[in-house]
Amino acid sequence: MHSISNLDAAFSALADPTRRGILARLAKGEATVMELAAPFEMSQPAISQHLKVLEDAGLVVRRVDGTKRPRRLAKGAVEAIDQWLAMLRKALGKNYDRLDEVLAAMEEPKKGEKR
Amino acid sequence: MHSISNLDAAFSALADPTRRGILARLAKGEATVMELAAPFEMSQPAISQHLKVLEDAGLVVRRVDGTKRPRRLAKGAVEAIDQWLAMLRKALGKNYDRLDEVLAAMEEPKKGEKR
DNA sequence: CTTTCATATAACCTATTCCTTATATAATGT
DNA sequence: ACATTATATAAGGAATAGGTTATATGAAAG
Repeated sequence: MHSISNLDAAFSALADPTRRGILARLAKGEATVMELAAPFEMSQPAISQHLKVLEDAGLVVRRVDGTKRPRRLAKGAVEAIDQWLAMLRKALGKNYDRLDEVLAAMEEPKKGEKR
Repeated sequence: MHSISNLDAAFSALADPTRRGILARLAKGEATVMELAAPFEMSQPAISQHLKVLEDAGLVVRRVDGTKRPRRLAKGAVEAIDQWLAMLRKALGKNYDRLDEVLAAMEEPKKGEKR
């Protein structure tokens, strides 16, 4: 009913744990629909529908490879979300220097995954 | 793997433009329900319900002041959101670094699939 | 061509969301 | 005590979300 900004679509897409799981998988690299569906106890159409939500939100893009349609992450929507959250972060204070530490802690080296 | 956390509630709370408007107002400082309701063409109960969603998501806290219940921002949920988004941001950076490799791999003949 | 594989779309069902109006509660003012 | 102010809760309804199974599409393999 309201479609004011793509923030609606982006946040709403991220609100579902299956879709966050899909994004987490895509964070490790491109994947086909079947590959994305595998970890979930849910039908293939359900995953296709989740992917449509993620694409409409601008979080994921599609590529054509024969009969496959591999997906990968898109950055547009994440940037919009970051911008909006920056406003909240600013209001909440400067304790967000700690975010750098969080990011550093996530830097688990994956052996040969460089570049 | 991944757990169902308050991320569901937090992202879902942020998906609504009225609730983001409320948060934007609270970013400027504490406010009562009536003050928060004023900018919206919507009943007071509707705002109270939106505030409940924001509180359940841990984005907002309540204080008692006589008959008033002023709200202010809470930082817990924003931190959780930031941590999750950091994972995506990191992956996006990585994927862009590897974009040339991905593009090159697309041209390659079939050679046995991953997984 | 026919079959198979990968994915998308249709039709449908149920639960949840987001609003409404009406009413309840609780503190304050007179 | 009574009315007013500030907010919360209840009940209900239309729209949307998120799953299902069945079927359609389109490329690849036989």
